[in-house]
Amino acid sequence: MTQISASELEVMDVLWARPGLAASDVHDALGDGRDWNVRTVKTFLARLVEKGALTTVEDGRRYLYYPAIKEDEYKAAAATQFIDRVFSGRAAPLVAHLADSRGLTREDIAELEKLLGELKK
Amino acid sequence: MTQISASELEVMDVLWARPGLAASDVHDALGDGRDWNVRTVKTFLARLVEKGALTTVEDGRRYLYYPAIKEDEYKAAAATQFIDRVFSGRAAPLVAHLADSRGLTREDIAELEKLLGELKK
DNA sequence: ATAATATGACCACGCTTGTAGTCGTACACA
DNA sequence: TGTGTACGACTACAAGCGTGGTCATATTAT
Repeated sequence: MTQISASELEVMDVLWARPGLAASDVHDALGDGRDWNVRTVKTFLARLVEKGALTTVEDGRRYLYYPAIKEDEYKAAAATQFIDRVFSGRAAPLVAHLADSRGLTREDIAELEKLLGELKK
Repeated sequence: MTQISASELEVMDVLWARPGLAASDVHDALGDGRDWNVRTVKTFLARLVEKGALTTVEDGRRYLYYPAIKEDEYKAAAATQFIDRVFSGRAAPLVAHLADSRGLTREDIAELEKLLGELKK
């Protein structure tokens, strides 16, 4: 599982939300703030295909791109990996840091409590 | 704030735990599993100094290395950045993923509950 | 005193990433 | 029917990263 870079991940996010877009559609969908050249986006798409994160389906003389890996699975793995790297595998300190530095919202806290309730059962 | 790579972070972890080591001490301290060549470790140290993450103090004909950034602050920032990149800034889904994929330990859960209790006050 | 060793300074090299450019061709409009 | 435009294929190129080599010199061990 080769690494997906931050930029590539933005592209994946677009395609997880709307699978089956063509390159120019992905470019458009990124739009706001992200003003990459279309060719830059195509480079990311090509690299993601190489990496096995996307597959293509021909549609006339262009390709439609589909995620080849599941968003949930990828993100869960990324989270685990991050926590291993930065927090020696312990999740609690991470949450503590978040609480400290960025302030979890009241909603976050409520959501986490619900989660913990379920986990305890 | 230039980026600190995963390998460099391992070096920082050693020096956060025991500031003021020389290059060869850092090499020794990494020991287990990490069998980088001493020169590799030195490259990381030099790059970390360049990046402003470490400072040096001369000690005879060698350097002692000290963290120039605080562990807590760095890790809090890294956590925030990670969550922004991968989870669109929402912390709760991250914890949900962890729960799912890796299973928080009973202790983690207890610790998180205590944390949430404090946050709610 | 001489040889092995440790240390910092500088260099190397291939891979990844960000950021596109060029080329050949197919389609679309005038 | 020619001309611009959209698309994929291939190419480029500098910075960052993982990994370590070379060189000059200083220290230590014999």
